[in-house]
Amino acid sequence: MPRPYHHGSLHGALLEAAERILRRDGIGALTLRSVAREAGVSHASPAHHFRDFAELLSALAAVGFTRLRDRMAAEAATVRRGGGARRRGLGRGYVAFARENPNLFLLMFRSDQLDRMHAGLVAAREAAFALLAGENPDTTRLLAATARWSLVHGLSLLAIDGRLQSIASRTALSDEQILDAVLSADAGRRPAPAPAPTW
Amino acid sequence: MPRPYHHGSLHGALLEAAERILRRDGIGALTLRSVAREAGVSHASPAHHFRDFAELLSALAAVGFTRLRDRMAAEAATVRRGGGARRRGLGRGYVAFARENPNLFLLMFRSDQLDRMHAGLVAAREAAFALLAGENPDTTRLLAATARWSLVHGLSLLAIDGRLQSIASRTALSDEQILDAVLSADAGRRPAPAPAPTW
DNA sequence: ACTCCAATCCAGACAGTGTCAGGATGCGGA
DNA sequence: TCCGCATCCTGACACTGTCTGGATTGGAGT
Repeated sequence: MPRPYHHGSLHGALLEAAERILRRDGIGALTLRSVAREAGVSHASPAHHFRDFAELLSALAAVGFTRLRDRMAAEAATVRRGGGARRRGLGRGYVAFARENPNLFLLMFRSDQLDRMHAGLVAAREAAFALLAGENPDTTRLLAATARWSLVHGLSLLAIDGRLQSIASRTALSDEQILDAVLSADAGRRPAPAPAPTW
Repeated sequence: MPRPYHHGSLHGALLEAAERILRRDGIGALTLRSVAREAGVSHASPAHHFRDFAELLSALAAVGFTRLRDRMAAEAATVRRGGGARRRGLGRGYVAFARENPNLFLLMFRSDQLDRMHAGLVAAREAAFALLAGENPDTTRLLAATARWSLVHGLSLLAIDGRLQSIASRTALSDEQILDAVLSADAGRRPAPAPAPTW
């Protein structure tokens, strides 16, 4: 029984195919035509569901950000006490997501090829950031969340590139221990007091 | 007077041409053929100086890392007192380099398309990192340097993507003030004590 | 129930990419 | 002087993303 001429839900199928390729063959193999092949349609069909290849990638990145948010929330939910422990859990979830989905993570932050104005992408990214900053954050909270995001993001990149392990090999610690040490040091400190406006 | 058949020093000329394109037209315009055109040679000539296009990009990234190191050193040299002020200077230099050379900075950290085993690249990168970690760093110093690198790297990405400004727009601070606040908070704190090995 | 129309999908073509093969050129050592 | 070989060029190949034009079909309106 052959596949019907009209796929029915090609939009989602293309995203799933793209993620499958990303996970199986890496970023280098992720092309518009390979996605179409993986989904079993002609190479021009995606144009009816995504204006650009950049739009397809941006939609995939948006999926990644919602998953990142979920992963952080799940990890934070494992701790009972709030405050520093919860923040450390969020950070651990961030890095865990990056290590579990390295290719997707890299795709999410590759500035070129992505449409940075893509509506779903910016929404999903802000939602993820909001998890670190809390609701209606004031300046101090926003600063602290920014520093935390920067820290875990940089750590994730180091971990993905294997540079964390190369650092660990020079010490008596495993990369996991380094992660915990850095995250604990960050979660335990107080954010910097906001400088007074200059006007 | 036409250009002689043999260029003489095409290796360096290609790197300069690539950086010119990167600065003028962005990462999307940086292709092997465009570099060859910019240098005024045929599209197959670069193959005699760079095995791959990835090798050319890696060599360019290596140049970027030495410049990054120089930029950090220059900024740190402007402060008289050592310790926290110097570390803050290094971080400021890091972010400054990223903002002054956004495309080159993004190229340096684009994991795909780059040959991560490229000898010159890893050497230049480690040299830059060594500036943050100091000479013969012990575990504690290495951890602190890792955290610092992560922080300033994440901050640089936020700054380049304009997300730092979008955060600043929600506060009463300029992005410069946010940068200084985060960097000061980081430079002032003590690194986490290294956990004891588990064996 | 019938008709159409618009959404969906396909086949083909186009310029541009990185890489490889084969021939031209000329510099430097013998 | 002469000749090897690094350097450079032209041409080709299999890809890529995007565009055009035609085939198919589900579903809304009559």
